[in-house]
Formats: sequence, C-alpha cells, structure tokens
Amino acid sequence: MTPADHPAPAPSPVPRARTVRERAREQITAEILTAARIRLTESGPGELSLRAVARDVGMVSSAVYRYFASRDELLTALLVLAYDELGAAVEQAEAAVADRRDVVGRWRAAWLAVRGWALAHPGDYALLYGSPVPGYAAPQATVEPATRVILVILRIVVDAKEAGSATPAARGAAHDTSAVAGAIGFAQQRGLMHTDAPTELVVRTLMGWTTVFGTISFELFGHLVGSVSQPDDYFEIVIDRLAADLGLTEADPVRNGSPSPSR
Amino acid sequence: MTPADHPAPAPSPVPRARTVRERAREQITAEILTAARIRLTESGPGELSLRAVARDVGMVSSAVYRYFASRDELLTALLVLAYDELGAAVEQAEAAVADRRDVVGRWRAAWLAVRGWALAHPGDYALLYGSPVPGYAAPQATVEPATRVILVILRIVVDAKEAGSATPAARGAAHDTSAVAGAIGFAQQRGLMHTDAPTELVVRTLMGWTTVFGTISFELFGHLVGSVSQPDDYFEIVIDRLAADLGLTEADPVRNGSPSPSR
DNA sequence: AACAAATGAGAGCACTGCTCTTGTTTCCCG
DNA sequence: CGGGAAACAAGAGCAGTGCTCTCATTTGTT
Repeated sequence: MTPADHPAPAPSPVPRARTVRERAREQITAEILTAARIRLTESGPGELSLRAVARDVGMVSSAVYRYFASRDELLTALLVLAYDELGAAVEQAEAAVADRRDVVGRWRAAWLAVRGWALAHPGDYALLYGSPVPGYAAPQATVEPATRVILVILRIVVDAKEAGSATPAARGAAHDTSAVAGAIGFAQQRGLMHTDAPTELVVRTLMGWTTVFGTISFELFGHLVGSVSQPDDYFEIVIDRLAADLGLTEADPVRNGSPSPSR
Repeated sequence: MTPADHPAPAPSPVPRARTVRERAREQITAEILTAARIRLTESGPGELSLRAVARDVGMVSSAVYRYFASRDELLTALLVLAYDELGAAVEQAEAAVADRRDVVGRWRAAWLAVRGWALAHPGDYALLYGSPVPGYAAPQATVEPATRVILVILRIVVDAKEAGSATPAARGAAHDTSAVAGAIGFAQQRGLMHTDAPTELVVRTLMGWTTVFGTISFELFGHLVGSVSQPDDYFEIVIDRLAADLGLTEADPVRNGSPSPSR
C-alpha cells in the first residue's frame, strides 16, 4: 500500500503514517488531546470547552470537528488515554518488584502507583472515577483499558492464593455468593482463578479495590481534610490493613532459592 | 425591630415570616431549590442551568438573582440541603433501632440508610460525594451538615467501645498514629472518645467510612457493572465485614436487664 | 398619601457546542 | 504533469449559558 509496486498484500508490520497528511493528522490529534488534558486539570469533564482547546492549539473551533466528531468523542479518547496511562503505570510499578513471591510488596507497589498517578493527574482521575458526565455514556472501547488496574491486583491475589497465602478470615455472616458472580466470571474468563473460586477471597478483593479508590477519591475530593493530616501515611496504613484482611502474608523470611533477585 | 413599640429585645421566639413579601420570598426560594434539585438529577452540578431552573419556576433568569447572588450560592444551598437531608435520614434510621446495645444493628441501619438515600437521590449524592465542581469551593457553612453522617457512625463505635466490644484485631504493621490525629481531635472535640483514643479503632472507623462511600460511589458511577450482580446483597456483605473488622460484636444473646427497649 | 425598598422583566455581553458554507491544500491516479 | 476528489481550515450563524444593567411595577413603612 505504498509506492512499492508489489500488488501483493503484506502490509509493513509497522503501519506508520506515510503521507504528510496522515502524519499531520496524528500529530494534530495528539496536540488536541494533550491540550484537552491540560484543560481538564482545571475545568472538569462536563465543563471542558472545545473552543478553548481549539484556541490552545491555534485552531478555530469548527476545525477540531475534523478530528473529533463531538465533544463526547473527545471525552472518550481522553478516557481511553487516561485509563491506559494509569494501567501502564500500575503494571510497570508492580512488575518492578523483583521478588515475585513478595505478594505484599507487589500489592503495595501497585496501589501506591495508583495513588501516585491520581495525585499527579487529578483531572484525569476525576474523569475516570469521579461523577460521570451526565449525558455521556462511555462506549465499549473504554471498558478494556479500564480493567487493567484490577487485573494487576487480581493476579497478585491469585498468585498469593496459589502459594497458599491468601486466606482471608471468614468474618461476617455468610451470605449468598451469587452477588459477586460477575467478578468470579471476570477472573475465570481471563484464565485467572482456574481453581474453585473462594467467594470470601473475591469479596475481600472487591472490597480492597473499592476501599483504595474510595480513599483516593475522598482525599482528592476533600473529604479527608479535617480527619487525615498525613495522607501519605494514612494511605499506607490502609493498604497494609487491606492486605492483612485479604490474608496476604509477607514473603517468607527464609530466602531459600530466590530466583534471581537481581534487577 | 418591629412595630412593637417596646425598645426592649425579646423578639418573638418563633420568627415566622410576617409580611407577605417575606412569606413569598421563602416560598419562591424553596421553589427554586426544589426545581434545581430536580434538574440536578439529570444534569450534574457543573452543568446545572440557572436559566432552565428559572424557566421551571416560571421566572426569567435575572429574577433568580434576587434570591441567589450566583450559581455558586445556589449550589451551596443545595449542598447544605442535601447534606442535612442525608444526615437526618441516617440519624432517624439509626435512632429507630430499639436495642441500643445492638451496635451491629445500629451500624447496619445507619449505612443502609446512607445507601438508600443515595440511590433515591443520585444527583444529590453526586453533588456531595462526586467530583467537586471545578471553580467552586464549598464555604464553611457546609462543613457542619457534612459531618452528621460520620457523627452517627462515631457514636456507634464509641458506644461499642465503652461496652467493651469494639476491639479491632491489630492487623497490618504498626504505623505512626499522627496520620489520623485530625480525626481523633474531631471526636474528642465533640465529647466522644473522652478516654484514650485507640488509634487502630480510629483507623478502622475511617476505613469503614471510606469503604462504604467508595462502594456506593462505585455502584452509582458504574464501576461495579461487570463484577457485582446484586448490589443490595453485596452492600450488606461489605458492611457486615466492616463491622467485623472494627470488632463490633452482635448484641449479647442474654437479654438481662434491657433498659426499656420500647420505642 | 409619599417615599423607599424589593421584585420581575428585558436587553445585552461574552461565552459555549455544533452545523453549514466557502475557499484552500493535499492526495491519488491516469 | 495535471485534473478531480478528498481533506482541511476558517468564518458565520443558531440556540443555549452565566451574569449585569436598566426600567417598570409591586410592596412595606412612615
């Protein structure tokens, strides 16, 4: 599909932009997105002004509609961008834990990365986890990037369980297990949790997930102002207790046969 | 300060609206507020249109400014209204538990009331606990109504502790206690927690508070769609486990000397 | 009855999302 | 190389927004 005279298929494995126009289009699209993200830090998704974004990139408002059919489409692109960036940050931070058996360390690294990203990008965090934009329904394209964080967490919990570690104390009355059937199916569908799914573990994982994001939201949205004086310390206190509630145990102090702890 | 010729103070103990104008002003103010609340259920705080509200009450937009100096002032009034309504609902539900020693029952009643109110008023809930409106800073007048829910919860925990019940298991590593110094001060300042404040109990109360609102926000904002199939059941599972984590125990099965369980 | 305060209506300003039209640039293919 | 089609940027325009100002009317007080 280039000046190459071969009529055969075989598109180049790296489908980089060839024509000047496609190149410019990608670049301008990226410029619009970054300008919109900057605006988003101090404007909120519902009040994001497409005209202001257009002015920031030196265009007139109608020209932006060549790149995004509507403000909602721009929001969708921002949503995917932010979800992917958060997911990548968490995956990277969790993967950096050398001792893979240290599930508590991985748990802490993952959640600390979530909070770090949220504090660094409060506007994007509010877009992802704040109140939804009233007339806007997130399309299907956003759900896969949205699952990256919980997938990292799930893998940690599953790894811990397979190591015989994640055994949450059965506190609270026994309830119907079907309430979290969706979460169990979600995990099984992705190859995790191929053994029998212990409902209590799933519940505690969901609770940890909700508690962490609830804590970050409370911190960012100002509800902890009078109560928590050191949010950094408090967050670590919270994730430590959540790990304990899940039954995650520290890595064995016996260091027999650690598989290449270098790097 | 009235036609009463007495220069002495002693205003009437019930300062009801006397003149027709004051009466009309109160009524129209209330009409504007209720119209704004209805608009809020499908518009979001940032997109709340003052002109649309004015049209709903049959006025022109500029006339509304006789009652609220700005859209922010209207938002403040809505904030106070919603916080007070939620607080009253929770206080009432918790007070309806006859057996005051049943701290778990009171815990459940209070949190179920929070969720019930949130589901019944999603727009107001998003105003209170969703992303803050970008350019708007909630004034001091809103903080007191905002504390009513956590005050109810705090009293339950303190009552449980004085009955020797609230003893959370010391899970997780020991941390600096000063992170939650604000919360301890908040409780002591209101006469609660006059004894020595156990940091672990304060932390677990804060965590429970955050988890419940995090759960409700996740449910209302659509983050539990694929995972939790029965939100009602899941919510009860969560608050039961939170009570257990706090060390709240069910009321003693021995019913010796219950102090007037009537009403 | 007279005056002052409160109230409602309207016009107007600068802004918004979005559409449509107009002129220009870039691309592809013969 | 050159013509036609697509993509593009700019502008005008529409209906909406928060908010201010002016003006006429109503209400309360003296």
